[in-house]
Amino acid sequence: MRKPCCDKQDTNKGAWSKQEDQKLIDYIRKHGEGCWRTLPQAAGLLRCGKSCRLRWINYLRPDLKRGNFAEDEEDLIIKLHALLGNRWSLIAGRLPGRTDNEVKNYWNSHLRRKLMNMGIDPNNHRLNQNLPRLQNPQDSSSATSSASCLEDGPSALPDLNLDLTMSIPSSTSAKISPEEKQKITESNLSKEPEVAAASPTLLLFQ
DNA sequence: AACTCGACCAACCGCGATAAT
DNA sequence: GATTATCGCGGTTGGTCGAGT
Repeated sequence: MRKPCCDKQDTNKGAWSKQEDQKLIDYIRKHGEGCWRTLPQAAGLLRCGKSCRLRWINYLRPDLKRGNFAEDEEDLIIKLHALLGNRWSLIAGRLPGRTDNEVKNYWNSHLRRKLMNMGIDPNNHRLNQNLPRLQNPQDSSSATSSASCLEDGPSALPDLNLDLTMSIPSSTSAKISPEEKQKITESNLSKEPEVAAASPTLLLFQ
């Protein structure tokens, strides 16, 4: 059986103190990231490695962009979620200075609701027939046809020109298999303008 | 002023993937 | 090839805070 990642009885849990943060920052500045298993002891922290890694990645990293999401960031998250689903690390990898946790939280607290208010099912990005549509009330035909726009799988998605193959997220982001990479590449290559025009979220946020 | 409720977000947990042995 | 150790991801939880009553 897998051993626990750390000896739980000897580790702190919960919110990080300023001193703990400083210790972690100092240690990583000196020695760099990595080897999270041994880091806590080496840095003099009573935390498990996992906790240190999370704290650094989600909060302490100097390149993090804190604060509200810009409108273009929102749009990008929605588009990427339509393409990738809940692959938060991949999505975050396309948003400089944002973490997967931050993107995930923002999606769950803001964007899901926003889509639902627009009558779009946030799970599959299809127009929800039961909800009122707030967008393009005069264009009922595109709304109807859009309900099936994702049924053909990723290859039916419009060309988002997101260049996902050129910049696979860095060490802090998700791993992506060659098959997935291929899939994404194919979806970028398949140019289906008429299908693209029928995609609810992708249409609304163009 | 006290209470309730919902939103937000940091942190934890479980597990799959991968590397090392 | 099997086993073990570690990393990293995604789902979930729990604490805090502000608005409403």
